[in-house]
Amino acid sequence: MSEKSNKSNRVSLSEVARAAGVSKMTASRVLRGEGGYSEKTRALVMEQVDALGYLPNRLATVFAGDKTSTFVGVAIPDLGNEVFSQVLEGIDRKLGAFGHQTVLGLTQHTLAAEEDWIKTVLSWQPAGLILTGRYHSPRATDLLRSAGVPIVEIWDLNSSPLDMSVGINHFDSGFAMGRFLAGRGYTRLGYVGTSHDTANAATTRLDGFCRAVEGGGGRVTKQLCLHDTATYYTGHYGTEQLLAAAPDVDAIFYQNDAMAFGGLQYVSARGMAVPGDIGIAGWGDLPIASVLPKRLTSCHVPHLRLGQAAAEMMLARLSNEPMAACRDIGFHLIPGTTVAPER
Amino acid sequence: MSEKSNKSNRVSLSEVARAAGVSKMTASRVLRGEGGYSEKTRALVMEQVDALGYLPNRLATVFAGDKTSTFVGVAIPDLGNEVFSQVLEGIDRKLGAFGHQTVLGLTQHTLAAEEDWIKTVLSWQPAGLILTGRYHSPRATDLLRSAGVPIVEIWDLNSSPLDMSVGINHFDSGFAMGRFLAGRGYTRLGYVGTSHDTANAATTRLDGFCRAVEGGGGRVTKQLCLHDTATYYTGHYGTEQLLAAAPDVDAIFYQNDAMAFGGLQYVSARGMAVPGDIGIAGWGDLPIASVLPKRLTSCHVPHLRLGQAAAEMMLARLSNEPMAACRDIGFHLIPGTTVAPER
DNA sequence: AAGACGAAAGTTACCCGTAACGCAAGTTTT
DNA sequence: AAAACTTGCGTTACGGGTAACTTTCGTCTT
Repeated sequence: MSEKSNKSNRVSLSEVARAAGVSKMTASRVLRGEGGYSEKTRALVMEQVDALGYLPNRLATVFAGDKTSTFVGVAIPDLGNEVFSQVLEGIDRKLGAFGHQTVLGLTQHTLAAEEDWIKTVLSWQPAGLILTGRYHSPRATDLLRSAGVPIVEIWDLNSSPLDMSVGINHFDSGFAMGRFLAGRGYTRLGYVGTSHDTANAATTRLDGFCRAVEGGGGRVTKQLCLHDTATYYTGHYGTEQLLAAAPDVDAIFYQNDAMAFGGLQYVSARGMAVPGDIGIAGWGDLPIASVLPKRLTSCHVPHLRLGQAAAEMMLARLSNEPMAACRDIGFHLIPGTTVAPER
Repeated sequence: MSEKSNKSNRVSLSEVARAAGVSKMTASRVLRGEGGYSEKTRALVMEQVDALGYLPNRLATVFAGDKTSTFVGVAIPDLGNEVFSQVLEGIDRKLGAFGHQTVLGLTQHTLAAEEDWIKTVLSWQPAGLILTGRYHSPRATDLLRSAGVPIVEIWDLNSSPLDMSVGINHFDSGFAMGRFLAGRGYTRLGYVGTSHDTANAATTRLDGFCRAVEGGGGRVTKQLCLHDTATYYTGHYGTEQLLAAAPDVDAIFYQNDAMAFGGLQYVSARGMAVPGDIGIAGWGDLPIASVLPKRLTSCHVPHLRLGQAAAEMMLARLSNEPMAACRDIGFHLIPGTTVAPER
């Protein structure tokens, strides 16, 4: 068989044009609906498009014009943490509605993985990039600067972003929680979270928390940063470790609600009353909090909206609409009932 | 400024070559390391690559050769359901480790959205596609058949797949749970899940469940399919609705563990004992189950491994390694303690 | 020293669309 | 009726790489 050596034997525009008895250019015009052809010609071309099952090759389109692709690279640390899967969902829904595609990158909280991913994704001529966090490797920063594509740094609000930024001030949110717990009379605080090689938002949050607690006369007795993902079981065994090392803590602040829930289960199983014997505070206000018997003390962050906002900023930039380079999406503290009531 | 009108003013291979004083072809050879150049030339070229910050344009490479890209399109219903975010994580990690990129598509459980997404992604010449579910629109099926790229249908095991398939038999898993609950003496069963316009795996599971229950002499008194996402709160209010409509059910089977947990919280809040007053069974064995005081009756499915397996099949096909077209990843029932003990 | 050979590098054509321009009919203007 | 447009379509060139082929040049053989 002397097939066309055409890759993956897909039908090209030339073949459609030949079959319809017109030039490639005319067929192109018809498909783009930009006018300059008769109704008769249009019908002829479209007939062949259907008959041959023609699918345009967008690679060629991007390549041809001075256009960029419709890809948007989105780098997220991991999907095990519900916080990020919600952000990703917000981003992809919004981008998808405007004809863009998400190219996913899971950076596993390492700058090296992020750098590799950036290099690869940039080679695909994306329309833009959305990155989690404000910290990038020096080489990555160079690449991003010279890439000439819109970039949104999300999650950790960056007042002097590479290009654009949307998120919250994590220091402030940690600080708010610290002051709140101090105000409720706690003085020997514990923290359970996860740690990674790189500085990240959770670390910043912890800094804010410590500052506030110390300012309020208390002390963060024990900080536990586990090398694991921030989920239920980590919170559970982290609490066990923390209480073993510092049995006198009177309240624990967790990296997120999933971990806090794991901790809640641990202390309950041990027969401790919440908030009677110990206070529990989470972060993020994740869906699970909506069905617990006690309202989990937490900090609400609109994850889905954060993702959408990031996508909106990207889209605005791509269509040259004016918009602010920085957007604080805000948070608010949820007092809840897993800490001591107001005095 | 008379800049090169080069899109996004990125450096091209020709510019590197010119700067190095060699031909484009030689520079190309150096970059691909395929030999046919001297060490001196290699050094010259690489020096310019660094100096100019050259990033290859992979679009052009794919376009040029008869190669396909390194993109793999991955369609997932939604990310709110932890089940799918785990599968996605498994896929992306494995693909990423082998130099491929995930192009995400959230289909929101509709075939129309899936079809649109397929059309778009195919136009980018992906290396392959991974789709959730065995049901696709007729037009989508045509497109997929003639696309000539590897396709893995995941989640719902399909013994006559378009190309390849990996997942579990949902009918069987529902059946196993039905028989299990019937065996524990339950006769008036309820089901709480979500529904969508299209047939899906959860529906198949429910079918299997009903069949087994009826075979065991019981009856599925009430099935509730909410138009919502399958998460905690849906399980919570779904249970309220179900118990209002059918107060005499003696056990409830949920679409997944998150919903089951929501239900568990609802019945507990209402003062009902589990399993004393009512039995609760989930599905999926999600991370949250690991920290609950009672072991949730559920069905374990290795979500992460399922994703990895899908990626492995894709990679094997792409490198022409032999492998089975169908892979049953298996499940196993977790008896747990939220249903009546064995008699 | 002529011929054979291999290594290193250059040339040409092509992938699939689109921009820019050209040109031949038909239509309107003056 | 000639000039000036308009409409509909074709031609050419191009983008950034790579396959396939060709050329150049130094080295080894005999």
